[in-house]
Amino acid sequence: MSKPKTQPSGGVPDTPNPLSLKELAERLGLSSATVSLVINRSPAAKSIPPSTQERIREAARELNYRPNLMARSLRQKRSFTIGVIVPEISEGYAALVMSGIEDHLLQEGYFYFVVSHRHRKDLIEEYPFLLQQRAVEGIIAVDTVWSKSCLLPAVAISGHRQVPGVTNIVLDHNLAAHLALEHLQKLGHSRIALIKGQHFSSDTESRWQAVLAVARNLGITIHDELTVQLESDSPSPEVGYQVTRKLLERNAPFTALFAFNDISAIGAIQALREAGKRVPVDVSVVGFDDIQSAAFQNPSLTTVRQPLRQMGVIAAETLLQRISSSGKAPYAKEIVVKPNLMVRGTTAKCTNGL
Amino acid sequence: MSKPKTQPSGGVPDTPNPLSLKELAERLGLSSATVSLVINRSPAAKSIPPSTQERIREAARELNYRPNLMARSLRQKRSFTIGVIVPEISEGYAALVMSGIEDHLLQEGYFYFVVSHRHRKDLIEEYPFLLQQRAVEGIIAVDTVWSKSCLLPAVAISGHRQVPGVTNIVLDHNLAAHLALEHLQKLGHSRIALIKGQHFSSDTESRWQAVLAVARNLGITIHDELTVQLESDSPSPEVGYQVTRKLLERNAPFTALFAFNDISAIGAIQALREAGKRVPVDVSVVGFDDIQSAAFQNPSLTTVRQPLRQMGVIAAETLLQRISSSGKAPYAKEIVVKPNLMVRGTTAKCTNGL
DNA sequence: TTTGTTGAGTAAATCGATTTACTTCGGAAA
DNA sequence: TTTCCGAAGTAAATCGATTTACTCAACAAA
Repeated sequence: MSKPKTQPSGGVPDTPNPLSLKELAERLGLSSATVSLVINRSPAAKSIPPSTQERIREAARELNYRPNLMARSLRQKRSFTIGVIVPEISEGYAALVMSGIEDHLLQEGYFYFVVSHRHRKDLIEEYPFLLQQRAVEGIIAVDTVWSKSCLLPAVAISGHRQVPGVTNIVLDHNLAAHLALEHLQKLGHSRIALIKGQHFSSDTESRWQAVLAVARNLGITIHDELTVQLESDSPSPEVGYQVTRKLLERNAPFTALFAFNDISAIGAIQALREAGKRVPVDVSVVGFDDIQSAAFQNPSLTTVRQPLRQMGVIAAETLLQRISSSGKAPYAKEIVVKPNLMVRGTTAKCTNGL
Repeated sequence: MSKPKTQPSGGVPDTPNPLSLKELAERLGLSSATVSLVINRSPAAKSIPPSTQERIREAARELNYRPNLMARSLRQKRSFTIGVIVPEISEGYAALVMSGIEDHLLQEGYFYFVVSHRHRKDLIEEYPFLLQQRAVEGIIAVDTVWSKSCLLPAVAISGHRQVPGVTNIVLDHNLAAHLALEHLQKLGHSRIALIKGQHFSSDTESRWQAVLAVARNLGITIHDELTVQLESDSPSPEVGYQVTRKLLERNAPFTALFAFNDISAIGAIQALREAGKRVPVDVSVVGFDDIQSAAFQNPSLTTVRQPLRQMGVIAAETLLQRISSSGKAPYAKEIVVKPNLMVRGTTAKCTNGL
């Protein structure tokens, strides 16, 4: 990139006066204790007459008094901050969840730190500690395989291990698999290829088990030679593209493909096309997640929708509840959310019956 | 969604011992002052013999001592935290920038708060204050029109106003416009439709001016009837879809379209297709940004690439430099970054010469 | 008159680390 | 024998708010 264009002298205007409680109290001719009690509407302020209370509030407004949150946190041992751990920020899944988390947290006066581990084991281990050191009051882990139990209240989105202290928010994978496979079956597909998730994704195993169970139920045969697994940890469709090419090389016929997520479905479609297969005429494709761009693919992507934003909101709600009950109340170990099938343009009737 | 599945009693295991400096010092039979000096490798610790120093460090490791960062921050008036303001946490623009920001900040031991304002004026005003109250040491604003100068060092990505105290990181819009328009011109296009950005986007005005200037230079005529402007603040391609339909209704012929961003380009392509126009055979489309899904559209999207991740990194670097010089050193008012043209599948030779 | 009670507030401890200005001791220089 | 210096540390103030346990006066009840 290019160099700075201008370099005028001088820095930022000096901050004037972060007015302290003590100074405010002095201006008022009162003790800081009194002022603190009134400003915080503490029950102990009941003996302060309304006139004085109003005088204090008026002055605080007037002089634009803002309590120093570090001092307050130090004393109260509350930070009103939580930590969010995601694999990757720049990806549809995490972004949607985070926007739900943010919505609820900020409403409640909480802020949050975000850290992304990009699937590095050491970071997954380390970040909860760093966050704890930063005095967060709780942690939300998104799509992160996480085994250590930590001392703070925690919520895992798509966590599947049972870890003490962690509330899992999970999709009903049986329903998800049922929606997708039944949809394909009704369209006449029977040779269905499958893209499994990466081993590091926390949904991979339970989704796979659900697919196997549902397929059995519906009388669909899962063929090994029609199954591939994502491997690279890149967040791009490239990964789905690669495994689909591998799949095509096997020369085993299939008329439908159920991908682990939308990103890989998008890559898969590209690979199918390059191999001369039209979507959905020759091959129907079902994605998973319903990230924002799914509806705007061409053709638009049929996919199993996870209510990602809502899962974020639920995670934040649950965590704040657990924080305010300060670990004394019992808490839910698992909250199940339901998927929807979004039927769009990448699935169609099976024409070349196999 | 459904209710909690299980509700076993009991909360989180109690935290054992957030060991304080004082306790550590007592165990060692030393004063907390000594321990603090040694642990922080303060120059004042030079008179403490190496043997004692090692003893202290050993004990700290052993007992897993972690300084309370609130206490430290309170005393030192440093939080090692910065605030990031974005319009929206979505895949696309902000997410890419954030991943660059995060990369650099965490390397340097900083954490960050994210807030998104969804273009609400009141939030844009309020958040810098809230962040300041949270003791952030600096602010990065992404694609946010921001006029108030704030007391902290600040960096604006795609900020265009000259605000005291703010370093602007901006794209070379003239080059960007040149890359796109020249590319289309060389392909033989002369009737080029344009989608302007929303009025609230900080890039809109300077990009538009650049487009006008470059068009004049290249001898391309900008037709009013071929120009539309995005309006809704939704982050979905829907917005581009809508304005493109409006554009088509005017019945003014065009063979190319240059969109304000990839998201709107994707929506535009959908609208074009519905109107029976093939991309790129009948209409060439150029997007802007090169978000992750651009390369995986069908056909893949030709677009002007902003180095978004890198802009995030630069923003973080610049901000940390400014923080460590504590506003005394002069600072860059503007840093210009260069776009690239990613030629992909949505542009082609103009066939029906107009 | 003594004892309570309430109203209106305040002093001081506390949260946990940082940091400046000492102290104390042993040995060397004068 | 002073005097001075450096080594090895320490006491105490400080950051800014919160919170508990008072104080002090005025008035009421007994």
